[in-house]
Amino acid sequence: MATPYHHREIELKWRKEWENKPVNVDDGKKQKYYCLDMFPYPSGNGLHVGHWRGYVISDVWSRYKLLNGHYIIHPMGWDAFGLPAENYAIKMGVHPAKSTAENVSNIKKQINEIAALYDWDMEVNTTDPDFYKWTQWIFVKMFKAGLAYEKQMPINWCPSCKTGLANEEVVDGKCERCGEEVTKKNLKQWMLKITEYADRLLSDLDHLDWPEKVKKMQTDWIGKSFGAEVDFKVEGMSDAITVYTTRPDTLYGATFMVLAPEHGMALSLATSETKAEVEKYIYDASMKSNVDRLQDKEKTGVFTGSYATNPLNGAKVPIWLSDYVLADYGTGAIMCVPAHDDRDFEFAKKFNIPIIQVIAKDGIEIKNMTEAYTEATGVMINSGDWNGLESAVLKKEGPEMIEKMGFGKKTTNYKLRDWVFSRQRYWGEPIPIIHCEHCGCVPVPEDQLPLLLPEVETYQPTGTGESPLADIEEWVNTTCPECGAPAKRETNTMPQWAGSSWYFLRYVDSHNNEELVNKEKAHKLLPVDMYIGGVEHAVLHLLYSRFYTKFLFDIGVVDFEEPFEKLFNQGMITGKNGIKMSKSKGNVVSPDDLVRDYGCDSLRMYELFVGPPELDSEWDDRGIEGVYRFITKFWNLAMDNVERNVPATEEMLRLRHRMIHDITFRLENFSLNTVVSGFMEYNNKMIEMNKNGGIDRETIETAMILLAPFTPHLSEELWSAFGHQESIFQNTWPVHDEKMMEETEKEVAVQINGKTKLVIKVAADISKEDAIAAGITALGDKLQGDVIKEIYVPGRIINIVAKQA
RNA sequence: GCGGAUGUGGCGGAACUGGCAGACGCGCUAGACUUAGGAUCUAGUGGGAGACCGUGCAGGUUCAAUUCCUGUCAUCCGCACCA
Repeated sequence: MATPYHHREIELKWRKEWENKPVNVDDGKKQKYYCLDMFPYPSGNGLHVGHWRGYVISDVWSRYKLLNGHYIIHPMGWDAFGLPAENYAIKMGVHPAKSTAENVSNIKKQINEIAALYDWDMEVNTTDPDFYKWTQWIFVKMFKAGLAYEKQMPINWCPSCKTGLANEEVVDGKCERCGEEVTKKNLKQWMLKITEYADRLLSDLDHLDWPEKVKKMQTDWIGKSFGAEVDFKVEGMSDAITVYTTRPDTLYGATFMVLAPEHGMALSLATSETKAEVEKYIYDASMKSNVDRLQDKEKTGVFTGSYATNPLNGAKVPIWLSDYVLADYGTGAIMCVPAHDDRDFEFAKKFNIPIIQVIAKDGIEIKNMTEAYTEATGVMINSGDWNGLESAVLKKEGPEMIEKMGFGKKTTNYKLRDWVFSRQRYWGEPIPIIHCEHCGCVPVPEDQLPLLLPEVETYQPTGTGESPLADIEEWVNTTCPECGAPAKRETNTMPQWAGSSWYFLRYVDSHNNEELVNKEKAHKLLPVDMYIGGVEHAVLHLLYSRFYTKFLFDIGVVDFEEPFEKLFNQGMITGKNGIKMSKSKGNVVSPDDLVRDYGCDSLRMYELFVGPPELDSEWDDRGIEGVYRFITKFWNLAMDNVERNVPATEEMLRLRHRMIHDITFRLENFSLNTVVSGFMEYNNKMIEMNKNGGIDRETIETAMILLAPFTPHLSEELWSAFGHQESIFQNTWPVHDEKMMEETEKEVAVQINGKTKLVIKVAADISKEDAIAAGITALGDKLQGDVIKEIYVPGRIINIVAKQA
């Protein structure tokens, strides 16, 4: 009699229906809500259940917002340039453009199985010339603004990927992409002056609704510190060495100085006796890779033979070279206070340099320091007229004092470095610059963009530091747009991050040939309200995107400074024992079979049910049975009442309003796994109630609407079975009524000394005295000794505190 | 080394501002219906015979602690000579 649940039929039917009559339309009146997924790179491996999770989370959220009356911007696109796509193409022996197109079409098919609200009219692909025209345009604008510049410098080089890397792409001295140990290579590189935005990138984090973890990672990456630059005169030389310190309070304790081996003055400080040794040290340091340099626990160094003068007390301090000082941070030179810095202490011990304590730890001077005292807490000693001052105060006010005394200045430093933007690879946006002998670097005129990536026979990386594009003479040789003389094109390409740093802006106007994005559309539809993706981009993509957006704000393209108002990082879905899903591990679970056997709705729900969305979860296929049973049971329950018209009892009303309240509350808190368990609980209760002759239609319909973001096909089908012509998504999200949730009777635990002995039912509005009396009566003989305290927590606990006689 | 997160049955996980620990689901056990069932339904399922014991471990605060405090261990993640 009752229609059984056939997920396949239903899902196909509604997929078609929604295509003909979209449920998410901009009527010009609704408030927009932009919910964005981090767009995928179209790999040949296709999607696994882990990819689904993020897309399901964002779609559930989008549909929830849709039911709350918003017009949803929920686009999808392809991050198709870059190493993964190119490596895949090389491996398969096909042109990356071809393999990319194939992969996009496959993955698109798989993504459509999620039945998300994606608006494919907005689709973008970073390798599409109509798209990368604007990626290049941004670069030209940055060049004109002085933010893109060329520099010859030793950069991070991955010998396996055969390309230069940005600092952000080096993890533990290894390539973020392939795990190969990163070496150094001296190359002429395009750089982006992200450091110019360091302060804004830091301070604007405050206002963002992002996970604290990600904010902290960006804060640490930017690494702002306050301190002073201090000039130390070198004996017998006119030049001074400037050091950077965050601890000006310890200046009296500086007993030596150390310069990075790459420091400009390193060689000139050597005396005739030390010259050979100094030269050798500098050479050795230059040969060390990042990894070697990090792993050398033991400090090394060489004395230059020269001395400098401590500007504060005139003390003569020896000048050393050591690779524990970084050339590209601060001034590349430091003053060393071994008593109050671990590294300086270690160095001083090894090379027998005096250690002078200048901060009294716990008010005392230590005879033989066995370790540095690094805290700025305590009173100054051995510090001339600073004696007796608080170290913490001096640390803060020192920079200004030094500036007034005329041998230094107050400064700020950042760990953030400029962004190495050139890649020596084929599959990327050509950098639109022409090198002219007379005019220098000239950007390709904006009206000539896009500068197309030329066809090439071999797109394998050369490994020489030159891009494969350098081989194409007819492309490289061109004329200067300024003077018309013969000139050469830049042959490096942009990193993968170039397109992904701004793609989210393009979605809302993806077919615009005149502008990156129309101003009105940008104003109306941007920025992104909710951004969902993995935490692995915490400092890469997310920092770059913020930088790009700020730049585009500065040149008037957009009217906001931050691209992503709210960020959610979903946890990873792993295989058994928390092992990351990968082809080589053979533990990849494909969604395809699960969709076929259980349906899209079941898989959507199970993706959420596996665990809290922000944590990693182990995948277990068996669990999907549970949600499938739930869906079937709800279907049967609804179908059982499709012909009935049962009046709502108080119990039903209470259930309905509690259900609305609980589901909404959990959804708002992004506790999506408990939303699912909540549905199961209420469904079980409804099934019990239904045994007494049915449930009122409105309660069941309410459940359908609440379920709609999770199981859109099921809800839509049942909604229509209940006789509704319009889509279920035409509804607005149900609102609960607090009064309807209240019960007249409550179950209360009765405890003796905090231990539950039994449970009784009392009236919800019972007085404390009556509740306690009822509790004591119920306890009877169990209660012995003198009652010394009675506690009643309304509706929850009666606790009788008794003392044994 | 520094910073952060996590730790609860056989498993995934619940528990809002301290208030009946183990919701919900998987798995398992028994039974029912079946020719059969890996379908469905019903009952049970932290440990212990028991009073009781149980949320990584050891303390503390409280009438009451998974929740708060102190210490400690383990796992995972991020940063790592940034002066």
